[in-house]
Amino acid sequence: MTDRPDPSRRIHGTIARDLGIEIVSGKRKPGEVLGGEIEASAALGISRTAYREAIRILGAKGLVESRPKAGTRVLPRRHWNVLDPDVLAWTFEGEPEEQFIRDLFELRAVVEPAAAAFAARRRTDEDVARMREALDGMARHTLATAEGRAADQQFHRAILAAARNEPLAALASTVGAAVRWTTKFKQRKHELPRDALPDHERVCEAIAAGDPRAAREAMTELLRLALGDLGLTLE
Amino acid sequence: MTDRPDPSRRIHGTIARDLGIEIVSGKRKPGEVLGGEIEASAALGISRTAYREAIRILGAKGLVESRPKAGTRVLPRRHWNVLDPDVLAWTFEGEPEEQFIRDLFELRAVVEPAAAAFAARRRTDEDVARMREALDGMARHTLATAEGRAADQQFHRAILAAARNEPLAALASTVGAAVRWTTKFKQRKHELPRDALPDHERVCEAIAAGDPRAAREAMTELLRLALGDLGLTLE
DNA sequence: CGATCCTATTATGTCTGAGTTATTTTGAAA
DNA sequence: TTTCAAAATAACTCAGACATAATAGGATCG
Repeated sequence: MTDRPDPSRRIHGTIARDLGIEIVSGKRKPGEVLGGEIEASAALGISRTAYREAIRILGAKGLVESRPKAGTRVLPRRHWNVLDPDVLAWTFEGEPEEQFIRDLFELRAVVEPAAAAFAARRRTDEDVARMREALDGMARHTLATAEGRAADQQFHRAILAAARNEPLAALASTVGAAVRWTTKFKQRKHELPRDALPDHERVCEAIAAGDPRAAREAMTELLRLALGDLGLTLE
Repeated sequence: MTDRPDPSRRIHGTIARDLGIEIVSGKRKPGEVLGGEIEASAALGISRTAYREAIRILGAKGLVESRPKAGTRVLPRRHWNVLDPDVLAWTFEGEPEEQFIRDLFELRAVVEPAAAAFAARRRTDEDVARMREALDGMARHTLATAEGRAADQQFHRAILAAARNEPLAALASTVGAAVRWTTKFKQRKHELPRDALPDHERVCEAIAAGDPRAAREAMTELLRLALGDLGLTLE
């Protein structure tokens, strides 16, 4: 088991994360200036070098902009790369706006069914085999166990791979991660979890059968039911 | 007219852009090491500081990863934020893979009709007014003129605003920009441009009427026709 | 002979302090 | 009041040193 050391553990990475969280959480509002490098770095007890590199990271994600004399300002939300994996993760470190979470679920409901439809057109036998393998894993364990949820993710990844669309897969993967972070805390523990396997099997069979329309609808229904398990609904 | 000075004109920004283009264009392949900071910065005739900040920017976009002793490596495509506006722009600085362009058009065909459907549910009178204003602009000038194309963009922006979904709008806006970059070079100049206004009006009316299904279908058709004008088709 | 641990190596990481450059602001002139 | 030039200021760049961490190599032990 190779433990992968996260390079973001360096000083510049941690500062970028801290400041990023302060920005996306609204603690530092758009237009606000992040006091000069010398003061800010001194206040954090770090060097200007490390502080500047942190600012570069935030700038690369559209959160801030620096210019001589004017200073470093938080940019308006319109410029933020809200779908950047880090920005999304930082957003969920705090308490995201209810509206934002709904937006993400909605986006997921747009993207994943489309991916399922593409997968139905392009899947190979290996794709279907991988999907069935994941379904086996979900059947052996359940969504109540970590292994079962891992199998669920594997199922979705297999679909995205079969869709043969890199940007679409990247997007769906990022949005999926964000959605999982929210659901992790909102699970209804008092109710016994509904058996999600039949929904997944319908998606799998539609893709295996090469029926895009059925795959799209089955995935839409799967997401709707999963959302219902959380006591939520769209519209 | 305030000319907005682009902060990316600093050294770290230009180096990040140059290296970024080399990476996304395939000139520097995943796994490859970007020679040590001292040599690399010396070769570029800049300081280590500026070079390191460029690397931080690339790292924030998932293109590279640095670790002590191991050096800075180009990450596999799977880690790239391909939908990051800068990464996308850098991709189109070179000659993007045909497949990648098709993927983007496909993604657009997924996202924009969905946005139109949401807009049909949520539009206010002001939203509709803005859309009609944009259509007027398209009618006065045509898509052959810069003003006409600006009006076209305004129309799409109005729809995204009416959809009331920030991440969806950000995504569609980014993808739309990328799609425009490609079409800018592929215009069929020898043929007289088809009048795109009726397609747009159908979308506008469906949204104004609050008919999500019709709005989705009208937008799908609009994109299909626009694609046809380029001599392209999906599937 | 193989596995484990230690050590030397090396590239990134961090720090300091100086000087440069680009904006903004100020104020003077028209 | 407008225009333009100069001063002020913050980010930007540079140079050189030291710290840290991951890797590679070798020594030790089973």
